[in-house]
Order: sequence, then C-alpha cells, then structure tokens
Amino acid sequence: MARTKRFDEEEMLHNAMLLFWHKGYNGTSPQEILDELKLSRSSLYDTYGDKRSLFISALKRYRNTVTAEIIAFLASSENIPEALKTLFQRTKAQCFVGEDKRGCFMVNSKVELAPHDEEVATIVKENREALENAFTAAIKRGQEMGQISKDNPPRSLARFIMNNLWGLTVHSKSGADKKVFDDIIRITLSVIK
Amino acid sequence: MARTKRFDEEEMLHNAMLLFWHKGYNGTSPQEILDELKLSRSSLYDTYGDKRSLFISALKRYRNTVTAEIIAFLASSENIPEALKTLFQRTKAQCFVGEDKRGCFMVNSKVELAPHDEEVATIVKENREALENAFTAAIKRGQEMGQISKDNPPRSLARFIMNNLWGLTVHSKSGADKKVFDDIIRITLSVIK
DNA sequence: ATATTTGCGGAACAAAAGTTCCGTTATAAT
DNA sequence: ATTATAACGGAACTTTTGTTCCGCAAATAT
Repeated sequence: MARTKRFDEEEMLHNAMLLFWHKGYNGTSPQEILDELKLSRSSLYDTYGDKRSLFISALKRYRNTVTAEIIAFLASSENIPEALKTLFQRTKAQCFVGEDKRGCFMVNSKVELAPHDEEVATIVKENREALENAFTAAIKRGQEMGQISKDNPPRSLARFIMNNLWGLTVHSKSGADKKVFDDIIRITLSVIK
Repeated sequence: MARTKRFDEEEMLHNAMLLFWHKGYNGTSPQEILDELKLSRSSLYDTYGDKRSLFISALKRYRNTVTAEIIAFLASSENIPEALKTLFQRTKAQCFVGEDKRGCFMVNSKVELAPHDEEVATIVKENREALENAFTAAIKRGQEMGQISKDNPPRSLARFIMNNLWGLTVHSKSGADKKVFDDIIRITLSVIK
C-alpha cells in the first residue's frame, strides 16, 4: 500500500539518545540531529514528532534499556557485594569512555530539565524509585544471606549506594582522575559489610 | 568626566548568577536576563560582554563567594565531624528552598557545559581541587585531634565526603524527599568516626 | 500494471536568539 | 558653565531555531 521507511526507527532513536546524552536538550539543535542521524527533516518530524517528543522518547528508551538492565542484573545476582562492586566498576569505566565525560543520561537530564519540565521530572522520579526498590531488594537478600551486615535498613543502604553512584557521574565532569574514583568506591563498599 | 552606572555591578552579576543557576546556560536567553535584571541591552553588553562572558563571570563569582565560604568554614572549624554534619544539613536545607530544586550552580554547570567548554572545565576542575584540599586539611586535623579514625587517608575521606555532597544535589533533582537525604547523611557521617 | 498510500528532499517561514550600533542623556572634572 | 566621556534606550540586523508544507518518489496490495 505504501512506501517503507528507509531507516530503522529504534536505531535512529538510539542515536538521538546518544546525541542528547552528549550535548543536552537545549544544547542540541534540530539541524544537528538531522546531520547526525542522516535523516531528512520530514522523516524526523513525521516519525518522532517535535524535538521535545523525541527527547522524551529517548529518555524513556534509556529507562527501558540501561536502567532496566541494572535492575535485572541486581535481581539475578547471588553475591550482592560483588554485584555492587561490579556496578561501581562499570560506572567508573563508562566515565572514561573516549574522553567523553558524558556521565549518565538520566542524571544529565534531571539536572538540566527536571526543575522546569513536569514530564521529565516524572520520568526521572519513577526511574529513581524503581532503582531504589531494586537496590533495596538486592541488599535485603544480601543481608538475609549473611553477605551484608544488618546495621542499616536495606532501603537506607540502597539510597546511600545510589548517592555515591550518582556522585561518581558528577565527579567525571569535574576532571577527577581514576584514583579519585577508586577512593570513593573503596570507602563506599566498606560500608556494605 | 562621565555618567555613572545606575545599577550596582556586583548586585546585577549576583542576580545573573541566580538566573543561570535556575535555568542553566542554554536555558537562559539574553531577553530573560534583561527582563530579570531590569537592565538595558547596551548596559548588559557594555558591562559584562556577551552572554558567555557573563556566565563565566557568574561562575567565578560563585567560586569566590559560595565555595570560598565553605573553605573558610572548614579551615576555622575546631570540631570537624560537627562541621561536616553542618555542611550536609545546609546542603539538604538548600535543596528544599522554595520548591526550586536548583541544586548547586557548580554541579549544574559542569553537567551542562564542562564536556564541551574548556574554560568552564578549568574553573570546575580548580573548584573541585580547592574543595578537596580544604576537606583533606580539615579531616587531617580531625584525625590528629582524635575526632576521626585514621582507618582511611584524609584525602580519600575528603573525596568520599564530596561525592556524597554532590550526590545530594543530584538527588534533589530526582524528587527525593527529606527522608532520603537523612538516610544518606546518617550513613555517610557514620564513616567519619 | 495500477492505484494508493506513505516516505522523502528540500523550500519556506515565523519566531527567537544573540549582538551591534546610534542618537540621546547624564554626570564628573575642569 | 562647558566639555569630555561614558551610560542608556531602543532600533536594527544577522543567524539560528524549530516547524510546516508541498511536490515527487517508491513500495505494497490488489
């Protein structure tokens, strides 16, 4: 009946996500999106709506892939302290990918937009709550398995862990070197004992 | 010899700082600056140069006032654990000023601009290093006075403390309530013993 | 093979962003 | 009081941003 799209919708959304991740919402113009995705103007607007809709879609994609993967990883881990260590190491490694200092897309977006954009604020809040619940459940299991001390309630520890993970993404924007990351990770994990 | 300015240069710079703090660099237009500061276009450009120069000046002002005040506070404190607790409580309190969720201007700026703006990256890096040195010196004194355990080197603890302070400013953008802050502060300070 | 429908290239456009310029006004020093 | 200099108000202008629209192209279903 009609012509088919000559690009992969999901792949383009992924590329748009990477672009917003790098340069922020207000720092990315439609022209840059077109150049980067190699898409025609009409294809962009027909497929994704306006710039803000595209951004919201990208943010949701991040939640459904990156965040979801972390939650799944926690849920499937048997050794919780080891799993947490892995997450910290991965965060550290990602902060040094290609001199990009891109940090975390969710953190970047909430810093730039959450105070003034209701929809972004909602996504960001739900993302935080979902992560907190996943960390809480994992830490609770860790405590029940005797891997983690019961000195602190699991939810408190979950919040503390997340605070340090997010702190690292800010540190990556501050020109901190790997030793700074190592110090922070070592002390943070020492609390989970 | 010539006419005098009808506004206070420092006061206007302060107001500009608050505006950038709220809405970010790319989120603030020259028109908004004029409206907010009640300044004529020519006065703005004659006095502060272009928008980017104004932003840089605002960032430096933050460093010379807010950051400098924290450094002075640490240097003048006798009870270090108490001083750290005060800083955390102040950070928490500021995160809930007027439903603003404005966070920390230095953190906001580095997340938005540091990866793509060399000059911002430099200011942000120097700010981080100055703060780290101030925390390190204070914690070292705290250890020497027997207020803080010597389990960890002072610089490592300094980095850990800063990571959690910055984490809180990110948490404030995530719709977290005060209980979240209290959990994080309690566990963080429990490491400083 | 044809009709139909959607995709695509790019022109076009309104609005805003960001800056400059100029004529007038005020004031400080002489 | 006069003069020199800087401040101010606002017009004006270029560029970019964000979006729409239109005509042609292509592919699918019949």
